Amino acid sequence: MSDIQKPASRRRGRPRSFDRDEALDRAVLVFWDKGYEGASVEDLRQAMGINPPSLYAAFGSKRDLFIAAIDRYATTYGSRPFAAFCLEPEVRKAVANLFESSIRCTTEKGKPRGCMIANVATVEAPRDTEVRNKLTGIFARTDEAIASHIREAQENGLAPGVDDPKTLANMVVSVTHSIATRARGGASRKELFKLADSFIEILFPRPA
Amino acid sequence: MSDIQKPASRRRGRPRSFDRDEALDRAVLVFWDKGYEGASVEDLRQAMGINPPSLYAAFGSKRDLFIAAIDRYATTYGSRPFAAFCLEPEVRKAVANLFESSIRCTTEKGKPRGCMIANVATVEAPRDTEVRNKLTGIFARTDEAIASHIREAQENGLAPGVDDPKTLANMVVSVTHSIATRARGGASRKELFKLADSFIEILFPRPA
DNA sequence: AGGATTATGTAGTGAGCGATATACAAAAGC
DNA sequence: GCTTTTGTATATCGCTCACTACATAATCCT
Repeated sequence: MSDIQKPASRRRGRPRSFDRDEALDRAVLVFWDKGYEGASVEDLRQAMGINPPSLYAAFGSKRDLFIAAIDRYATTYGSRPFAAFCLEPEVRKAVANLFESSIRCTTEKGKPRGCMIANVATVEAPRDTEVRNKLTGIFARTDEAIASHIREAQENGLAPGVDDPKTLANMVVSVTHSIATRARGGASRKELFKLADSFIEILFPRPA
Repeated sequence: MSDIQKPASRRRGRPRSFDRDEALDRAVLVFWDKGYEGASVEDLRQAMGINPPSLYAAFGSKRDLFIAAIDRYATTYGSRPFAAFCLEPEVRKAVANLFESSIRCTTEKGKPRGCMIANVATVEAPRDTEVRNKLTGIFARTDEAIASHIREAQENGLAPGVDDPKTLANMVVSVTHSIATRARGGASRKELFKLADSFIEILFPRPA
């Protein structure tokens, strides 16, 4: 129930004056910056450039808008690091790309720091079943996507000491959680790259 | 300005009817559970068992109370994993203890899930300089404490060939960030132990 | 004892919250 | 052109927010 929309065909009546996804993108930035409770409907409405009735007609409620924003974030900003990962066939390079993209995404100038999912949505998870289920799903899917890509590339060399792609994927995703946490806390890109490099070296040691 | 207190000597006037640290402990649980913005002063005062004027006289404001709660959490729940770490001289076992304690602390029954610092305070960091500075300090001190313990152990020959203690400490703390994030998101203890074990094996491979 | 000082409980304060009622505007169907 | 349908704008709604004024109670100091 995160959207209120008519069937595919042309609707009668006055057409909507704003683009739904564009407004949602603005809402993402507000939630990402201020958190769920910290973002007021007035903040959201102003950023989205619409009035309360339009907001409620299009998204239902503040909470429903938040749920929609989580999905939107997942398919935009959140998917970037995993795209960077999947484009590179060699595992070590792919993971390096994933970390680099994570660092850039969580410390981008003009954008809120950290990750809207790992930092913001996670705080609300214990008190909202739908948020929690959404997070579980997102985490599981990214874990699985990474694991399967690793599985494909296995002949290129797995991490030594790691026999199971799923296990390696879990560790890789874990590093991104720390990147998000540290970035939100104020860590510099330099610190984060150093951390990421350390993990790369541990997970995929260069043949000495 | 996180406390409003008289000098050490006995104070005049009507004595306080509640224990400050005890009330602070109750406030910690509320912030930990609901987040900063999600916790109302009404929630807090009810959990603390006092009335608003007493709360404001003792802690100044909701924000000041939150700052005090961060410190309180750091010296109570937050210090447990690092105590477990420092009590064990052998590095691999010490890190295993740290992870285990982290997992227990972030998934304890009857307590909020996750870590009040890594999950909750971190969300507020970008918008509150004092919170951010406090986090930076806490992260730096725990990193350093772990690094120095590793350094000690290295001299006693209790650590395998790890290059730089500071780097290793950073990675170890990073794993706890992911534990907190996943715990808050709903991960089970079993999943978390599996993750922790994977990292132990990678960071301290058993002599094959 | 009596004044000074500090804490407490009652009962609020204005401001802002999330959400809506209502009236008007703009499109489609007939 | 008229009706129907839907979106927008204004002006709120009742409620909760963080916070406090005030009178009373309990202690210290002289």
